[in-house]
Amino acid sequence: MLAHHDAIACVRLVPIFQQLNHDTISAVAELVQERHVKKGEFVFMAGDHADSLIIMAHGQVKVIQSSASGREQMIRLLQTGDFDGESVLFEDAERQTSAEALTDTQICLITRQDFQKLLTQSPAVAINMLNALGKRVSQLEAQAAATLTTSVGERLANYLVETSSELETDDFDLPLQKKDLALYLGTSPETISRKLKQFSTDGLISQHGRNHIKLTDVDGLMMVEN
Amino acid sequence: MLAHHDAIACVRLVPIFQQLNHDTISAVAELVQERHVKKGEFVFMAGDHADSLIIMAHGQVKVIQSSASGREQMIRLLQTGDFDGESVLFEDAERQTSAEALTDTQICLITRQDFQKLLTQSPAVAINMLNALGKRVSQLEAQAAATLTTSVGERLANYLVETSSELETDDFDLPLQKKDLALYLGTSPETISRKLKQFSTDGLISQHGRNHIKLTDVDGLMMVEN
DNA sequence: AAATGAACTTGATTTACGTCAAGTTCATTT
DNA sequence: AAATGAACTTGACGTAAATCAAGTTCATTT
Repeated sequence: MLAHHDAIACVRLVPIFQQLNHDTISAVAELVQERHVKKGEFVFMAGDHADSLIIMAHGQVKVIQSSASGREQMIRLLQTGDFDGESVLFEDAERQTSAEALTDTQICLITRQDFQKLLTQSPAVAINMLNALGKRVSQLEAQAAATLTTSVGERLANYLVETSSELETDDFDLPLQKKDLALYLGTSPETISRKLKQFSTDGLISQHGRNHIKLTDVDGLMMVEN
Repeated sequence: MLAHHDAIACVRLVPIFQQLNHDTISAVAELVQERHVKKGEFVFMAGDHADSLIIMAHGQVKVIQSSASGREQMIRLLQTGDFDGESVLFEDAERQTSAEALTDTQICLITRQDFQKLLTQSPAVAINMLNALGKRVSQLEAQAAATLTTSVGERLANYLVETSSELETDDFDLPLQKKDLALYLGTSPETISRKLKQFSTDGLISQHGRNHIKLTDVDGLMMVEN
């Protein structure tokens, strides 16, 4: 168990708990469980009973879905402030996805029961959550439209730019395999390899090795059209 | 202006106002504006000031986005119970999209101010809204994954099956142009034409003319793989 | 330090689907 | 009812990117 002030510090990191008064933050801190997950460990696995909302306090987590045919698909990369398990709010079900920590990670856990209680007690939290979900919907809609209308090169460039902008540190070092990146962007590892090589040739990125991409010209990447 | 009991009837149709007590429903009905929109008319247009959440009480509405290059893209087909404008919750902006009624349509309107007030007063509404948004997120995530991994034929078949299941009436008669369908599914009208012809040959649909597709073998459509 | 295998690169080949083009059908207007 | 034009169909062709295949690099294990 945590010291209370540690829990408060964790809660403060989370966007949906921002701009609350002190009493509410204390109340939230009472309900939140903090957990550390080391690089390579799983935050949760498919089949687990899904009874908690998970909020990223720090780190990077890869959410993957294993299809019936045994193939893995990366669904999402969780960064600080993101949350996962909104379906927990309305469904008592098993997790469909697994989540693996790519870096040492700190998360906040809150159970469905506690979260629902919190929502009824604190309208401010509900509104923050609605805002967050609304933004996620907008983002997904934009992404869906982009997926349908743009080339692999554009999508990759966009992804790199977006992900780097969400990152806390300056030196962009994406701990993802090309395989994951490929499946996330709806392409193949071979194509990722070729496109990154091309970006490298064009001077947009300085290097890309195993789990490592270093950006040099973000503005240039933003203009990639093929 | 509406008679109060008409407003209540309208409110009852809307999923996010379900399972509320009578007092709350009355309160909601006070805030809601009802509007009828005839086939072919616009519910809203890009550039309008976006200050209301729109909830579909009855009918079908096509949401389109006109890109800078002048091309139109269908973003979404709104059916009964769907709502649009969740971004209204957190942004005071102009509408980016236009919405055209494909059938005679009945909608509920509620302003941002009123809705935010409602949220703070009635946690039940907030939770319903969170559920609805959570479901929409899940749906969009599933759609994004499908878009990336499936062929046009599969996507089209899936879309027909899903849309028909959401429809109230039995006889499926989709009032969409092939152009819209094409842009929504990320393909071209020509390809839609060819795929529908193939479905027709395979006995999965009985006919498809201008704004008209009639399904015969939904189970068969669900199995389409190419 | 050698060995093993996963991750990655690079090239050759194939294919689904977009684009262009030339009709045809159908609804609306006059 | 004739005329106009948008929606649609069908065929021919081109291309981005998937797939297949054969190496090469690198990290982990022994």
